[in-house]
Amino acid sequence: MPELPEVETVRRIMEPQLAGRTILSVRVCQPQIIAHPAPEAFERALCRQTISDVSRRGKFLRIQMESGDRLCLHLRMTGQLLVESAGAPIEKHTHLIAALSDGNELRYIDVRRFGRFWLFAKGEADDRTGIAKLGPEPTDAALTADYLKMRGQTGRPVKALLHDQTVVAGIGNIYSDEILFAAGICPKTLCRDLSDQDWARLAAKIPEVLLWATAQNEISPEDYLAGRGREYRNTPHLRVYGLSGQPCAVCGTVLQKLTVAGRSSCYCPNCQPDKGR
DNA sequence: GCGAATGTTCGCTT
DNA sequence: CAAGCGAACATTCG
Repeated sequence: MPELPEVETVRRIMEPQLAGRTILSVRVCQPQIIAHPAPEAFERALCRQTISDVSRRGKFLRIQMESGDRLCLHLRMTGQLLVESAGAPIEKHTHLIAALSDGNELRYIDVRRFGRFWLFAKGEADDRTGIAKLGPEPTDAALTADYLKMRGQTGRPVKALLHDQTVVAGIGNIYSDEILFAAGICPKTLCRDLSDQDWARLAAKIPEVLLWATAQNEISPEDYLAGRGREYRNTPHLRVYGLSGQPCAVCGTVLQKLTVAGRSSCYCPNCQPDKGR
């Protein structure tokens, strides 16, 4: 369930439950989720490692080891991370189990198996996750109107620009619709048709919408576990995503659905007029 | 049974 | 060569 706000929520839940713990053993039940190194080497290398902290970059999570090794993962569409008692029943689609020194287990569950794990040894260059190619974080001062305008010098729709992880890290299909609604820009508008004012609103709304969503998604470790690391996205605060056919919360116009850059989009034709020709 | 679902990558075309 | 589009990945749900 993961765009930046959701991945950040997972990070906040995981960090205090993982930091300081030592990994006793690792069992990979579904080899295809391990992208690097080979699953057997991956299992072996993680054993007896102590976790120092958990960080996020874009939609990636990074679990840093005291040794200098680092575990990177991406939840893709349906990945879920849970820490629970070693005795808890093992859910269907559990693909990785790591036993921790405090008696709990870190478990990875992923119905569609799109998620991936990478383990890098201390000093090993990461040229395979894509983290190195990520654009600035939405809250980074480098994310200015001028920067966005410069990256928008191609013929693509503005929604595709927001989806490009090398332009800005962490935005997906839900929050691109939400950001465009907040900025009053139709998703299919081509970048070349945006005014300087449009770029300025976009640059302002990107951090605003994502920070607000992250705050809305705040959840206790107990509720996170009760929702199986799945039902924590606070959907009632969404204003357009998944709401086509419903009235716009601002003006009452019926929200429309369309396909942009191969993804479904929802927008308000009145609040987000199409400026293209 | 069909279509769509929060993401990314690959291959083909323009 | 760069950009962009559709398909593919695998499963569930409405």
